[in-house]
Amino acid sequence: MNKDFLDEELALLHDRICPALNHPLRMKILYVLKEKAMNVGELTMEMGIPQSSVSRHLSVLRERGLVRAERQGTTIWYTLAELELATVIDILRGILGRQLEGHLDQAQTILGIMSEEA
Amino acid sequence: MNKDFLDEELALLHDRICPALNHPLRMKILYVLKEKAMNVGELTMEMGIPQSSVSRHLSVLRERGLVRAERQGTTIWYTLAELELATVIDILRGILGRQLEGHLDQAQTILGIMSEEA
DNA sequence: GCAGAATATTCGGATAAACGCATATAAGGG
DNA sequence: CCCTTATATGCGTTTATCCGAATATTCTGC
Repeated sequence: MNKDFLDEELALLHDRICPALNHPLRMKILYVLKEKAMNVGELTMEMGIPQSSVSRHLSVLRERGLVRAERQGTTIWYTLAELELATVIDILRGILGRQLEGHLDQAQTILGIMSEEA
Repeated sequence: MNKDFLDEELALLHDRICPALNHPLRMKILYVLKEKAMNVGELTMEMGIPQSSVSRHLSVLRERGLVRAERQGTTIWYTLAELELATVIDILRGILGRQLEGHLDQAQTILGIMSEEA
């Protein structure tokens, strides 16, 4: 594989895909949309942050084609356009989980978080 | 699943795992280490950036347990500690690839981005 | 214990995100 | 038309991240 191609693909990845994973609230939006379509009001409830923030995070995802927006009258329904993003988050959670099991010193701090999964 | 637990897990994910994916050079390091262990000098060659930058990116990954550092005399060999990170990058590349094929309207915008390099 | 090689860290400055508030746009119903 | 509901955006500020150059640390062989 050509070295410059890889560099460019990674740059593109960094611009267009990675921002989705690069903020806890955006990850949460993706994760929540995995279950069902939601409108901005519902998401705002779910997330517990100002509506303008939700809207801005949605725009980050929407501009990159990672969620889909469909207008129905005055409300707009959002769906997860790239289902694999949820898979990615699951993999990352798995890595985190294994790390927390492994290093017992750190695990102790964080045990509360893990126990909900069992 | 408790809502606060998810929030906290995502915060942890954002602090401890996501930074690995949040920089093209770090993604490249992970991707290159997937193939074989390398020392800092080799990585510096491979990446074409100053050694101090490579070292700082490595520290980001090392502090989070995502790469493993093993000293052998004066040189330090790095290996990929979480193989699934390479899987994640592959998935993200897949998403990107499909986006570039699929949406022709957006593709047009992006083609410019791609061609300026060609 | 000194010289040299390999790697890590400190530092100041530049760039980019994120935030919240206020406001703008868009659609529907009277 | 005007009012209300739903969603998006402009703006100024704060906060975080990156960078390269220089310097510090760690190890080896002599």
